[in-house]
Amino acid sequence: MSIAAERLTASDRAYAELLDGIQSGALPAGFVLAEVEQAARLGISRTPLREALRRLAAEGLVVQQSPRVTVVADLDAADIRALFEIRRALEETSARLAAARGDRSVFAALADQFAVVDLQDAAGRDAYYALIARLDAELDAAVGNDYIASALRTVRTHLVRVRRMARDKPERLAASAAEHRLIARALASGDADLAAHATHVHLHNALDSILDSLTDLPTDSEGHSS
Amino acid sequence: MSIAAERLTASDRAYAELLDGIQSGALPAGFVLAEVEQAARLGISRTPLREALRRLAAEGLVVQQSPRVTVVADLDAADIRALFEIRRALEETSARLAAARGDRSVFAALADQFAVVDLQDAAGRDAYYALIARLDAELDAAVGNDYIASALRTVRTHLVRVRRMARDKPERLAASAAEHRLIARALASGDADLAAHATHVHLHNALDSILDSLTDLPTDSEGHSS
DNA sequence: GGCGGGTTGAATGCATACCTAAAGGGTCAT
DNA sequence: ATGACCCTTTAGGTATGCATTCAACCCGCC
Repeated sequence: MSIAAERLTASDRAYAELLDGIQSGALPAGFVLAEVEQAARLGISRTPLREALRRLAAEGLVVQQSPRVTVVADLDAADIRALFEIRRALEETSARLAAARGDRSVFAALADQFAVVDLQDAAGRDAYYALIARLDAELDAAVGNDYIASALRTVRTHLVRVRRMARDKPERLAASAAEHRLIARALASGDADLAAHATHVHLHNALDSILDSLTDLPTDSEGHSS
Repeated sequence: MSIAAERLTASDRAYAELLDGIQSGALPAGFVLAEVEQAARLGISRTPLREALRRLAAEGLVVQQSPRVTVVADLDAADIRALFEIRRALEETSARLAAARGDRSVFAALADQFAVVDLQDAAGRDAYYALIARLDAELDAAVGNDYIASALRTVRTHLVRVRRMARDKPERLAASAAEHRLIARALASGDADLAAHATHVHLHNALDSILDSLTDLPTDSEGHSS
């Protein structure tokens, strides 16, 4: 997938590898990340691995449970609610700013694409997720605020884990597409209030759906099944 | 000053030292931070210094100007506007959440203290800044959202530089105290809307004053005075 | 005299060795 | 038998040395 493999540093590769492990669930919450062990597993020395661990810790994906042990951060319903609180704050602000500053034609084109998404097969859903990523990227570009973009980048990193924990239901996906279309159209018309409120509604519904699907399938990590 | 000096790691000391240098202006924007040079200056080796530089880079206080040279990040009027955009987003949200969740008596007590601040001498101003820090801390505690607290912590780190670039005028300080008092009182009464709007007004006025004082004394960094 | 290639220098990325401290187990004494 | 103390082991923090890469400068050639 990575077109520009280029010459990544060992630290970058370790970060990407660990991040993927955490996001995919291969490294579950509470998993102990020991330096020598992970360095050996990834075929690098402790120095670049430490850098990767520090980056992950700065983003909150791993936590120092004690001065000597680093573990993959937990992510419970309270965390998800907290993530959506900051997400609401940042994305509503972004929507307002982008509506005022953005190139309207870009968002008009995106709105058209949201109108015709096909969610029947897996390929169509992947394309839909890619379209959302494009909307996010265009939003960041229109806002032109690196501080907001950086904070949102961290939030989105965490949200990948959330999305994996709570599989979207088909009817939710269709509604989500309609909500995204409305957001894009609001941005295309420069309607800051509508963009912000549509974002608020979308995030409310998304959180609702996620918390709902979490109560369906409890925690999935019932370790001691006696 | 640091009461609990404890046993800080060399990396932590390097981070604190460099952060203080950047915030105080001893390390001005554009200053090149070479690893061997700074490691020698701080009396540590390159490894912990690298960690400190990475932390500063993650927060945006230093930037990798090229693959081989790290410099202290610039901070112009556009950056300040951007900082206040994310600050508005996060603090208005915090105000709303704290108004709904916080311990009202705590903020009532803070409001009383904002009513009696003495801004005549330097000691009183220092006490005033400490009071603001206490309000921020109580706000974070009332919100109880580590993601927001972490994002705000980064923003506040940058704002220390801003505050130093733009000295507050006496009349602005008095108005600022009144605005803080209103915010605290809104939190004490659980009025989320008022808390959010008062925060908005306060940040608008603060930004206005800062940008004003910046145009007064141009850049202060006129390096080539021929 | 100017331009190009090669060489050298320096700075970062990485690996490894060392040091310190903490935790766990084992043994001895009560 | 139980508890306390010591020793060993292990893991993270730090220092240092080596490899790599980029850039600047110098020398030689046109």
